[in-house]
Amino acid sequence: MTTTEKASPRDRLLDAAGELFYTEGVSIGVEALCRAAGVSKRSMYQLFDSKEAVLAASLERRVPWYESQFSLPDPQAATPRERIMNVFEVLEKASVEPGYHGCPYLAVLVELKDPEHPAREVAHMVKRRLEALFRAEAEQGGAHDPALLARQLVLVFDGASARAGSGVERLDDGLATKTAAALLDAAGVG
Amino acid sequence: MTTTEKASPRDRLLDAAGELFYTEGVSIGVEALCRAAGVSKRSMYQLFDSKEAVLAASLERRVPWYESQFSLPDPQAATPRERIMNVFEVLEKASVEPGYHGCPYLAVLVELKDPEHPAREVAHMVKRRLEALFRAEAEQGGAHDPALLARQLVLVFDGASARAGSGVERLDDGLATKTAAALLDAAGVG
DNA sequence: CCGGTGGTATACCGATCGGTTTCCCAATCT
DNA sequence: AGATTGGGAAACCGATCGGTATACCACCGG
Repeated sequence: MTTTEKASPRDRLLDAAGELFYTEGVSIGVEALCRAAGVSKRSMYQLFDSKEAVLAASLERRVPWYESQFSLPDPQAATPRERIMNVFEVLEKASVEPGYHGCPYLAVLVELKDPEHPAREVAHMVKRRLEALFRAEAEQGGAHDPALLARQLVLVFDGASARAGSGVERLDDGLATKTAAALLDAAGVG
Repeated sequence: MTTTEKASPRDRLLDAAGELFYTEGVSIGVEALCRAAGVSKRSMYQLFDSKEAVLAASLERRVPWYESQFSLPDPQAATPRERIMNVFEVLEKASVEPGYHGCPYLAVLVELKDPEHPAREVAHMVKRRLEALFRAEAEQGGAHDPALLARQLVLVFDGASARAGSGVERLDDGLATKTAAALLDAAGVG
């Protein structure tokens, strides 16, 4: 039974929220959100406390998929450097796809000025985890200063995603990978 | 006479717009904007066509100051590398000041999804000019690939400003300058 | 003294904001 | 069959959105 079942109101809501917040920005209204999800406002407000909570939940639900994007099919068969470079290769590939508007977690951090917004916490966590991933690989790769290298790589990642997402830069000539490679070289990661 | 005169409605409007859009985001209302500026809505709408135009004009007016920030007191006395590094040193110093929320031009590019928004054009131009500045110095400094180096430096600049501005990263240990220096080294700029 | 002119204040417009509430239908359980 | 429940449709709340229009005031050159 459960296999053929239609998506639950909760799932439809989170799907629509993920898409609308990403393409239209965080100022999308509750009315439009519910209309797109095919869910009544009544149902939305008994599933979530507020519009903020919907945004936070929609960001959180996509975290596993977002992070799985960056891992190689067979991580064991690759070097730390290759695993790091893969992140930037994936970013460059994603950035040229139609409808790409940059990393949604960075966008939320920039758009939401309110430091108490629950969605900020989710976005912040995703960024901390990406840095941790870089740091672990940097250590394993023998970087001179793994913590510094990790922060540098996130800098490049976010800069590339913000600029490509807002349409002022193109990554399809390998800008991000070349920059990451230069930093890996400088840090002594072979 | 003109020295002691009170600021014109236009200037008060642009000042308030610059501050409010920066601290509260682009979704600040016309009502609040006019209240902060001490200007009636009527005056605003006969000085500007729309709220969009006010935002664009306020961004545009700050361009000369914004760019002058990055130039050394005596540019002649410095090398191309020093002039480039100075940009990142200024960024790092600005980023630790209270009320810093990142580069306003990058924030506008991220927040405004509408590609037709007049403020986007202003922000885009500022970014193009920063890249051009980097490229000119890169050429003069003998970089192997000046155009590539310039794009890499803007990547780092925007990544640093976005992350520092949203409070997830601190630049006060020289993260941005160290990253820029590594890219300059790799490009052969002495 | 009088006619502009540039400005503020304010009411108003229809639409939308986030959020609550009421009503009612259809599926489900016993 | 009858009772319970989930959820959609829609009215409603006060507030605010971007934008317009009316009314009044203070200064200006004649």
